[in-house]
Amino acid sequence: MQTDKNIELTISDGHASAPPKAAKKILDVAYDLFYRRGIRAIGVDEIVKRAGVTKPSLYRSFPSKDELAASYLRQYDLEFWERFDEAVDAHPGDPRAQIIAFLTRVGKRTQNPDYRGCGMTNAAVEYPERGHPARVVSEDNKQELRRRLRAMAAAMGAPDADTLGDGLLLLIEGAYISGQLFGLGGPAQSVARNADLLIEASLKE
Amino acid sequence: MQTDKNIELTISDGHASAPPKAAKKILDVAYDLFYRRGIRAIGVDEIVKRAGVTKPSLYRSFPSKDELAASYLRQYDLEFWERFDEAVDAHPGDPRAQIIAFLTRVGKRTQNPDYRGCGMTNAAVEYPERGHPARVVSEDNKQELRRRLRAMAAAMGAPDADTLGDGLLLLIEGAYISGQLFGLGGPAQSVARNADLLIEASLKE
DNA sequence: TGACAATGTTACCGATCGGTACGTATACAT
DNA sequence: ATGTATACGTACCGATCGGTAACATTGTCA
Repeated sequence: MQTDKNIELTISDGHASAPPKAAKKILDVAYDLFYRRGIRAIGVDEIVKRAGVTKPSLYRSFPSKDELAASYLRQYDLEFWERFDEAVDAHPGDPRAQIIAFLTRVGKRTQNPDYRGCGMTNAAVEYPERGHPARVVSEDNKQELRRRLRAMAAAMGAPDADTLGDGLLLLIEGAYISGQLFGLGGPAQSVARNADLLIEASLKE
Repeated sequence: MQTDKNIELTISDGHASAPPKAAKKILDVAYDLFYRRGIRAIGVDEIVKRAGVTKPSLYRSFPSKDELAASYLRQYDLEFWERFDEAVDAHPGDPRAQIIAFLTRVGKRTQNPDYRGCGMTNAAVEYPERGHPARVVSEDNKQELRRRLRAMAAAMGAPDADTLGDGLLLLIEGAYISGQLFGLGGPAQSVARNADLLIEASLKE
């Protein structure tokens, strides 16, 4: 229920007081393990072992494993929007090009042999219980993504912008899942192409 | 590694010898719990408790929890193709109508408040390790789905049938995930509409 | 009645789960 | 130097994990 201790590492790190060094290592390791192998599959013992710290150190920085998972997803959220906005900023005023740029990069990433999809999506699958700390972060991220996609669809001038925005979201989520289900050469590599076709059809409608 | 004991319940059940009654109850309960709450989230103790049997009974019918999970998915596979072929059979010779019929039903199911997506997809997310018994069943199912979607896209006369088939797969997977991520009114309800738009654009290409 | 197969009962295994009580080391300010 | 606060380590907790050994009970068919 506390949100005090672990926010330090987002604001500190750089200037004067540099105490929470263990917390950063823990979060880094947890990020990697949670993403690659799943949250439920990883125990706190393995995290502290790989981080070179001890268990009490983890529980001094994070109130529980569930909250550590939520912190991992908050970090994921930050980096996700960095990637997203990178594509957006590359094509100012051209939402269609922004989407395609983003999806082209997603399509490429899915062809990485150890691609593991979207950490947000995976966490929501792992934790179907409503209100779970990790799921809350995931749901918020997806709500915001939906909002932005619909806004971009509207900016494209689509007659039914909400449907197009949702269609793009479906393609994106499909790419995340297919990327980790099929190996190389999976359906996810065509996500940008399919999105372009869908946009084309939706604008002409 | 064995596939002997638990296949009985697919062939027996009805005539003379009706011994493996416990196995069926166990699989039924496991099916429900695994699907609704996830495989990793459910322990064997809870399964046997809800099934009204004891742990040794479970391990007489299934060599391990992982194999029980695989059996659950094999059952899921059967029922999945029943639903799929139902939509196919409803529109003989019209692959486009078949797809739309299937996706209309998927879109409706996703609006069920306790919809939990596709058991296959969820299992693959829960078990990223290649070769895991549950994941193997899931991957086989998805490979076959991809094959059939591409074949249907070809039958529609799409110039780039593989891309359209993959695009439909992305929309389907996206619907599975979005259906459990967003509650009512989520993007998954527009999956049939978006698929229709994508087909339209792909045929005209 | 006898034999066999399926299930149930009880008790247990080692390993791991998430989490904590408590003592120790280090740094810094007075 | 000494107090004080903070970070860390050792050792441990009860609960649950997946899985099993050994034996009693049941129902069915010959």
